[in-house]
Amino acid sequence: MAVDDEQLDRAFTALGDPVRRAMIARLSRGPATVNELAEPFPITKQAVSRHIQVLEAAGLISRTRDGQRRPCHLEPTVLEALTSWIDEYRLETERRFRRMDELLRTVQEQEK
Amino acid sequence: MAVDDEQLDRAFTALGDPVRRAMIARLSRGPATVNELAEPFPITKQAVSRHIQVLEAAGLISRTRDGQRRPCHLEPTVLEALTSWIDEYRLETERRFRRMDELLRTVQEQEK
DNA sequence: CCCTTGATCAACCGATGTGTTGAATATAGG
DNA sequence: CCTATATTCAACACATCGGTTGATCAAGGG
Repeated sequence: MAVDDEQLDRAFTALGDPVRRAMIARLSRGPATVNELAEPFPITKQAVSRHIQVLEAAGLISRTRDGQRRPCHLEPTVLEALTSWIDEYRLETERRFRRMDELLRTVQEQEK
Repeated sequence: MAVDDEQLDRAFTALGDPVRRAMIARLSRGPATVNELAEPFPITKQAVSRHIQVLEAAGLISRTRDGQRRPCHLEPTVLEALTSWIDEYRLETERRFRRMDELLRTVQEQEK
């Protein structure tokens, strides 16, 4: 579960592309081959193949073998690491906002 | 709260850089100016200024004015949209995994 | 054993990203 | 008013990204 800084780099940038995000969405419903993943997009299979390599290098998907096919499987672990990273700072910020509100209300109380 | 596809592009790629992630971490503890944000990094203020512009364009931070300073504030809204996006597909995948386990166990049961 | 299919590799191209330096702008403050 | 400080703009260099085409590799099926 140890996701280092470079892993976060790769995972976040991997998700910063609409084609790759659509692939993630597709794979959440089940495994798919390169050809299946390529179908919705007006780009070459080679380009799709490289998007897949990016997702794999980011640890977001894994691949198995089925004859001449190489099905892709979504790996939820790194996705969870991303939400953990985000939530740490989002929640800290929201806590800070609440403390500010609290303080503001206290000051207003004393001004009366 | 409507975060479109291009907004997701900008936000995810913005987080795909270690400098910008460190800035987010810093800003979760409170507002900071360009100079304060630049301090930990061995790069020029101009480079920092542009990282900040990237974060702002992604909707991850906002900026106010305090004299000649332009303090940055972390905006949790888009962060939350990112976790929502991720969790949708992560949870779907985990549900699917559980159904698979269930099915596998049923088959094994019948083989006895 | 060929030939088709699935997938990848290699080389190339244009666009974008990230850094630099140097100049410019704006506000603070004596 | 003049100068220092905070920030940004402009132009440039270099690397990476995302796409292409053409060749190659690997597995299956007649």
